[in-house]
Amino acid sequence: MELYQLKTFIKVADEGHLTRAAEQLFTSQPAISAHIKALEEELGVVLFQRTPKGMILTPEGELLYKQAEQTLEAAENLKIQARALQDELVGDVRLGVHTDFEFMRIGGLHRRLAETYPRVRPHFIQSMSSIIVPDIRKGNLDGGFFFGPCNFGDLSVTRLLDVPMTIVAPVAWHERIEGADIRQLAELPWVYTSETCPFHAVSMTLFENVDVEPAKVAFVDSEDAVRELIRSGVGVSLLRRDDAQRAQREGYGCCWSGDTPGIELQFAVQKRRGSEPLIKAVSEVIRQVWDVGDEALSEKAAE
Amino acid sequence: MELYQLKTFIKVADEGHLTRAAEQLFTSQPAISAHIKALEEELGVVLFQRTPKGMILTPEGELLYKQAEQTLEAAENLKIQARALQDELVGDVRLGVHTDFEFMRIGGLHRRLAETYPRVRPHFIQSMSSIIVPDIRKGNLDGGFFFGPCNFGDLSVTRLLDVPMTIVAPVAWHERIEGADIRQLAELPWVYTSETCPFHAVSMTLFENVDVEPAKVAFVDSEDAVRELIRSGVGVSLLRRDDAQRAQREGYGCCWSGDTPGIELQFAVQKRRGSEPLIKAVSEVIRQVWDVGDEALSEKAAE
DNA sequence: CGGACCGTTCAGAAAATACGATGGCGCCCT
DNA sequence: AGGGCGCCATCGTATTTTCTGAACGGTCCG
Repeated sequence: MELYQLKTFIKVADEGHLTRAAEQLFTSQPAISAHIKALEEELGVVLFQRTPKGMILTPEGELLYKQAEQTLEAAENLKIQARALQDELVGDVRLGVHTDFEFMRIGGLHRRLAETYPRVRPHFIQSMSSIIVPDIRKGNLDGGFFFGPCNFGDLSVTRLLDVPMTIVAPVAWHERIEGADIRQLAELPWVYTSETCPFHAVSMTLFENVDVEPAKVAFVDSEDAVRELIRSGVGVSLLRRDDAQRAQREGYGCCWSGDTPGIELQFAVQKRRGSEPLIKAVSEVIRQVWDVGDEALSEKAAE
Repeated sequence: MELYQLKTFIKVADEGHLTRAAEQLFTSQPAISAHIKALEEELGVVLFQRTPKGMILTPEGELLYKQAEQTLEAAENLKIQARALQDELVGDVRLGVHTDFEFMRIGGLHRRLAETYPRVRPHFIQSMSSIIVPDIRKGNLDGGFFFGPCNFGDLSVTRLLDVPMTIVAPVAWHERIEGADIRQLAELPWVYTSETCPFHAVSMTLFENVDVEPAKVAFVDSEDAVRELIRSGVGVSLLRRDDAQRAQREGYGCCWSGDTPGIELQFAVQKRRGSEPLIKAVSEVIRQVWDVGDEALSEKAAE
């Protein structure tokens, strides 16, 4: 049983004549006669009563007509959907997100994606910069955000924002950091991040011209943890400036007023997948959300 | 797009390999490779991602998979219904009924038909003997009941019952028919049926040996009308014995006690359609309901 | 670096399908 | 009543489609 036979069945039933059906199907009368015959033999059911005036559906044919119609309709739906998919981007995209969703404008990104590409389903996976980058390279993620520089040649990286950082101390240490210089800060107990964390590199830069090695009283991996330890009065640390200001506003941290190096917010995808329509489209939407153009797309050489 | 391509599509998607799908479909691997290729080209959509390990559905393929499945399912339903129809009688049957449904056991007939052949839909069409017979011959009816003999060679007739008749007079004429002979009855005013009505023939038989021509004060066509005219005191007439007795019970008629010829209740179908399964089945059920065998099937010669 | 898998492509073979002609059957019109 | 017409079934041939087996290119793994 094949669809062309069902099409013939329906057409013959509608027209009541093999001859007329043949004309409308742009084929010969014996051809469609054969279609009907083959169908009847395969189904074991006489579909038409042959009369000198044409073909009349038998009661059995009448019942099967509906089923044949449904089958053709289902096939037609498939074609229609296929046609729709031709001009429509479809698929799941897994994006690594390394810090809070609000700062990362995930809401806006999601809304914009849904408007432009309704059949694209983004997955936002909370992770850490140090894990996101290798996950992108391994293909576990289709793309991802992270802090800090990146010089893997197989990644296509977009700089989205320069994120200012600020040194924050527990409120109790207010007078100890007021007007302090970098050397005095280094003598305070520090909450550090692990070496894989991009904040670590910023801290290193901070103290590169200071001969005092800061006292590292704790190592943590997330900004949440840093905030929490500052709040508990454990030590001084680096936070995003907006985070730092909020800490001060909410009364559990005080900001150091001196200059602090910033960090880059970046977005990366695999360079060799950059031509995939889905990857290209999502990257473009992200650039729109962060209001940066293609010029922000830096591609370093070397592995 | 053909069903065999969709079957291949589903199988390849399920197995993830052209090779394995080919084995299960009892064909060669290049063959199903061609199926997929043709499908993809016709739909304008890449269904699978080719990898060294096999075939993986693309997101587009994933969406179309469901549609393909539905199409195949619809086709499968068609086959299933066709198989069911092979052993099941289907169709509409138009039966002419010439008198009241209760007497004709239409309820029992319907119940029995529905039990034995649930997909057969009987139509019971109220009509008159004189119309039913030609309607059967013309094909307007598939079969029908009627009173009286029938000698059309193209009909296959079954005698179902010998229906006794009784002469009934208005109650007021009680003493005029008590003990009357046929000659005296003939002198009363008669309610007659038209010549086409089989009751007419019975009346003729009744008076064939009497020299008095009965006074025909009214001609009607239905038993209902006959009853009504008797009730109104218009004249004497013939009724089915059960009808007559009810008239007497209900006090609007009185029965003549003398012998009265009966009439045959018959059922007919076109002789040349007697081999149609539907006709054969319905005829058989009717014989069961009336508890007669094939021996009651009389087939006269001549037109 | 060679073998194991897997999918694609190709040319020839096989099968299915289409075509044109023919015939039978009922119907209509003369 | 008979010739013509419209309809479908059948048949042999022709065409198209589909299938097959072999060869090829790629990736992965030991």
